Amino acid sequence: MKLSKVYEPSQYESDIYCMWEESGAFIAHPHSDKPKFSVSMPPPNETGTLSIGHALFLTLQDIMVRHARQKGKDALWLPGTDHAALPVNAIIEKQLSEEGTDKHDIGREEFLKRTKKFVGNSREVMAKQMRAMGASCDWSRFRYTLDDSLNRAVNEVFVRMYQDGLIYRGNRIVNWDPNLQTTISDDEIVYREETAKFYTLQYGPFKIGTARPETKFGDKYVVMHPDDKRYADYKHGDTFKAEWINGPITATVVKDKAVDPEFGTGVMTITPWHDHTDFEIAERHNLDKQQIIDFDGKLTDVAGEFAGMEIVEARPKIIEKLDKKGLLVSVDNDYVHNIALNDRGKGVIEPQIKLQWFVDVNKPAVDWKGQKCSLKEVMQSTVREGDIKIVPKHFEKMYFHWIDNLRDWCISRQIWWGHQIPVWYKKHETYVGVKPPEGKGWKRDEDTLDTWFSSALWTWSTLIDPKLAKNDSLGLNQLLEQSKDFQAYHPTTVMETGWDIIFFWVARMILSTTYATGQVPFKTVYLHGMVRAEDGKKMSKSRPESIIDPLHVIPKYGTDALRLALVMGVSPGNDQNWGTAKAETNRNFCNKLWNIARYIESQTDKLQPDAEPKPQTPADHWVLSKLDKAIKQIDESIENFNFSGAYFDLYHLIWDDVADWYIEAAKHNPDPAMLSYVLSTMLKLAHPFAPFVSETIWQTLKPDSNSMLIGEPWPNHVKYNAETAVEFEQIKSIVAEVRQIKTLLELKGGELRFKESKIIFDNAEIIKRLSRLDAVSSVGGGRGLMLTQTSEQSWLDIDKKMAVKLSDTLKDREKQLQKSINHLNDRLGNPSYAEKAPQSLVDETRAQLAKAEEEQLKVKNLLARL
RNA sequence: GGGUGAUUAGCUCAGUUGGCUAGAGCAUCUCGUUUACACCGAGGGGGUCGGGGGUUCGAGUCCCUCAUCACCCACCA
Repeated sequence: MKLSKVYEPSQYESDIYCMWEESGAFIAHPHSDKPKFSVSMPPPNETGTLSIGHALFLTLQDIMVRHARQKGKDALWLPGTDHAALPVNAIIEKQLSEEGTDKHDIGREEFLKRTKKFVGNSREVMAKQMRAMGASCDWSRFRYTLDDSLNRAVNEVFVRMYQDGLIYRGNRIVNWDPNLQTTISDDEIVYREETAKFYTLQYGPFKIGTARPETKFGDKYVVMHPDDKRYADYKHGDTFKAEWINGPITATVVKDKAVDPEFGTGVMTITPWHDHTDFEIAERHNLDKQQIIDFDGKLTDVAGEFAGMEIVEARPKIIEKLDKKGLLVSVDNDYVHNIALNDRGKGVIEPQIKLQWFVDVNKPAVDWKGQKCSLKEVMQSTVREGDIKIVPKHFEKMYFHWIDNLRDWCISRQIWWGHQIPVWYKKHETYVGVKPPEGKGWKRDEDTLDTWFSSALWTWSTLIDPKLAKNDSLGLNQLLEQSKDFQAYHPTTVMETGWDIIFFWVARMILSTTYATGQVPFKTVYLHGMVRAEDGKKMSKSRPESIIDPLHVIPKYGTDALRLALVMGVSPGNDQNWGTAKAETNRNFCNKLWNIARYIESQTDKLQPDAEPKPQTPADHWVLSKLDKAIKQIDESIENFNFSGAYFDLYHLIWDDVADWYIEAAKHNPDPAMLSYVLSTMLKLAHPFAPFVSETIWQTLKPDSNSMLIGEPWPNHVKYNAETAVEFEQIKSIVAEVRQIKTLLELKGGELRFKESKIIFDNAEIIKRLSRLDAVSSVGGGRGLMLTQTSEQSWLDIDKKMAVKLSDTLKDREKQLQKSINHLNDRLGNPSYAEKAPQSLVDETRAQLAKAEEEQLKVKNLLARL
């Protein structure tokens, strides 16, 4: 097969992927004695299609996994998807409402059926997209967060936590979304700044401020800071009568430090049912709590004549009434405050008191390294003690800060899509178990668990053998002990994910996994940044043009170009902007590699990757030295998660060293064996980054019919003669200087003369070719323009008249050299430099000085003769 | 209010424990269609590394401080 002139990715990509997949190259082998390398793919939500952000994580993980395989490891990359309870639920409910019905009409069973159909479609699309990205994950181990075996794990953990007293049910204030009719966790809240009216109301002898008069009906406590001198006359527990919205009330004075004396009048009334801070104050002082707003967002009977009204409708009317009663003191129209919204669906959050399930993060009930710790303490310990490394490191601070402020985790959700809570009730009895209780009359808890409760188990629940999970006689520990994948691949090697879900997911995996398995979920967390639109702004659905769909990029530029663009110039944790210019650059790079292969194909029709290279010329030794260095550097960079650094080295190795120098030099007298070696090494190095083009080339030139690049080992170090390699550096600098002079003088052809130079003599043809000279010839004595940047004696045959044109350039060069010489002299003249700097550096500086002085002398002589 | 990150060429960004005259890609200018590649080659221009201090023989890199931008956390009635 012949390589076509231009690389057209779409012609090859899907065939190549099929070939890999069918060959079993992606499949992990827990029984093999190779060292293990395992990565759990963060399961994308089954809500539609993959974004460019998914393309980024697929690329980075694929690079690590392919590299690990090449390094002789048994690599498991376990793919999967997430049921994404809240977003999916929201989508289905929206569909239902568009059809003029709702979930209660159709019932739980029908609702779940419908949902399953939706996510099923979505899963197929997403798996196709992952394949299109070249993701070399083990499809035979594909998992879904609602799989039976994962459900088993969820129930086991819930039950055990309940038995350990880590899970409890209680009336607590929760974030209630009246739109979606469910609670959400603190982390799912987003805030939006809004300008609203701020009312000051007369409340007995006090003036109180509020932006929410509709919550004030039941207010019968007035709170102030205990040290506030303005209110020293009022004692904690004092009562007074006051006229209020719906008639006279009796109010009680409460002193609490939660009140900020600087804000407003320093006095406030509280609504414990609908505010976190007020709830805490009420708990501290054992105060009454009363519901003012119901779960649909309407006012309750407490509101009297306003009962049943929506908040927006009631607010102005309440103010009107207060005003008539003379209780409205003032209105500030420019009050700026934040309102809480549900991140999913953007419904306004109304805090409510509800009976919910919580995970206690402070109770010391976890055995960790021989001590009883709280979940919080274990989470802190794993990172502090280095059991888990976070890359980049600065996210550790964010992580610790989050844990410090962590409250008990509300895990129950009032939606139907998800893992139903394994709790049953009968009158006053409660049963908690993996299996339903015996006997009649039990009713299961209607709620489901927070999606993150099941995602938190992902690194290991996916490794439980699904067959074993069906066996109810086994406990969780036995399931783990007998699951071969768990034994082989847990803890996983790396968790690669976005920093935006460090709290949602990463922290919770650490929490649940340490508790349930006694192991950390992963040894290293690598956090990548977000892919943003070209203008640096977030891609968002409100600006559809800002969203980049990987499936639109791939046909135009190729998957490899997309992958390389996502890796190029990106550092851990930093966001990147997506621009098509990057895709173009990297498409060109793929084409470069392709064309190198085309040239080499013209010299040899088969690669011999295992043949020891036999370098002859300085160019051979030099290119081997470059390859050797690149093998080491790229390897190290990938292992240190420096993906852009690895690609930088690869890019310049292939484009600069091999294409621009080695191949051009080799054309003089091509050595098929050397070219074959150089190409196969480059393909191996390129493979993790650009798997498709590298494999396509390999398949064309492969040594035998079964060979696949994906199964080739990472290249070994190569032997070369360093001194011979350096000779080529001399050749390069001669060529560079000749090219420079020729361009400046607009010279065509020309002759280079040399005296007593073995290097030039041996490589005359190469120098002639690369510098596009007419001749390179040996002479007895110098004539023409002397080259200054090489120690070889050589002259470009130019008459004096032409050389004069160079005088300005030479003068500049002379000045530059003088500056450099002064600089180096200063440095060496400083006694503490010689004393304190390492010897090798001092030697290097001396050598530089000598070189600069030699060149300066030559330049001066030249100038003198012009 | 608390915290983190960023600030390097016209643009987008690398720069690993401090150590050659600070780099890349794109853009720009000059020349060039020589059979691997115009998705190309050769050469050039362009930066007092956000400002100011400090530590050091030596600072883009470490410390302090200020400024601007981005983000995270908390959230005040």
